[in-house]
Amino acid sequence: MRVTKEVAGENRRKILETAARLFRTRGIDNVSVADLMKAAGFTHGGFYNHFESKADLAAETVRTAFEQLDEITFADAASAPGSLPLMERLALYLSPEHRDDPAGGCPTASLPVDIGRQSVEAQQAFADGLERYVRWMQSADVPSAGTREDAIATLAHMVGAIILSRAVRNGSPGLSDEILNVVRDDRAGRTLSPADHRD
Amino acid sequence: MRVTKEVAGENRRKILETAARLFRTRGIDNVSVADLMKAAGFTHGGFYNHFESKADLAAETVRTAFEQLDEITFADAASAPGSLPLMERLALYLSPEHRDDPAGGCPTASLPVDIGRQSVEAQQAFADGLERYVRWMQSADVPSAGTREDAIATLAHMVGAIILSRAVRNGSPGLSDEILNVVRDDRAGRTLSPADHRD
DNA sequence: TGTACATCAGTGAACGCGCGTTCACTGATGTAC
DNA sequence: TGTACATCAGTGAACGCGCGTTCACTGATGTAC
Repeated sequence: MRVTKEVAGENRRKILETAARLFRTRGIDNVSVADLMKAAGFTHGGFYNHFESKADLAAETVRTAFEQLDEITFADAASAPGSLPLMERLALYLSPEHRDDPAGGCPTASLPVDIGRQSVEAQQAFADGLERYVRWMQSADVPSAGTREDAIATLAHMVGAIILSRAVRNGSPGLSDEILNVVRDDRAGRTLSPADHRD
Repeated sequence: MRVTKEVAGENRRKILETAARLFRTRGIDNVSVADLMKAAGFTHGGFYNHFESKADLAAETVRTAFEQLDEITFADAASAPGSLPLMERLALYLSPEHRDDPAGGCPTASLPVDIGRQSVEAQQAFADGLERYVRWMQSADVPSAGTREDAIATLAHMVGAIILSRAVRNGSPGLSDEILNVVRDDRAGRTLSPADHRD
């Protein structure tokens, strides 16, 4: 049964947002088209009315995941720039809550390994999202905007910590927590005294 | 045709080492049993003479990958402790060569995301390997052994940098190189003045 | 505004394919005498 | 040491299954008059 253009657009959006969540949790290759469509509330056949292929979906989903990041994470800073000090952002990013909720968390930490096995288009979408994230981190640094180098170093540190803490969460819960705590403290000390490393 | 026990053992080892390389490059779920056995020089049916299942293989392969790390990376330090200063190890780890050779590189950087989707056994093997790696890094720090905190923070930083630089290698080669260089300099500055972050 | 028809989002069965795994078979190895 | 037989590593065809994708179909929507 045909559906209004407006509803069709909403459905497409719903598929993308569902994919963004499922892909971050289970990995792109471990979510089938049928899984995805069922989770979004449809039957699998209709998928190809919205997307050319699963590879095409993957590229669009990367964009969607970074847009959600814009809305969620960046919104605060946009409405009240600099309102969230680096220390607090570090604590939020490197929290057990973020570690245990990849579906709602940072795509930079959940998609990077999968993305290398996807199309060049998807890889470029990821690179674009990462570049935007770096620029946002740089401008959001308080009290004044930090350097691009600090932003990149901080992001790599947070991503490494989250990925490792997720990897050992079941195998060694203590080490998992330890990684988060150690990196939070290390990074906070590092970034609050940025002049020190130009010896 | 039956084969001597010795040869059978060598063949099993060959399968594991081939798996360790392929899994790091293409991901565990993207290497089929048939792929693996062909790459190791056998037909696929014989796989089950050596392993109970692919999941069983995955757990053993994680151990093998960390053993290879022992032999390759740790060997230098074992024969001549402290011979490789942190700065040089950072430069090696965060080099384009390491980024472009996951098959021969650090399993900590290539397997963590995959491992979360494997059996608890595989996850524990990964956690064990990571813990051993942390201890080795701590003891290998020059001039004197560093703290456990520094070892964990440094490892998370290196892993995050390699993973992100691999993820954007095709999408944005410049950013890929930039990440490696920035983190190398940031970490070198950070770890060479460890007293600074206890404000 | 009302009617007739084309469009197309969504449905669900079906496709070919590659996956992990099983199995009957082969023949050299290992073992009992 | 030599012979007879059981063992089992390796082979390759076959299995059931889930995957991405296709397709005929439905019926409400969009459009032409």
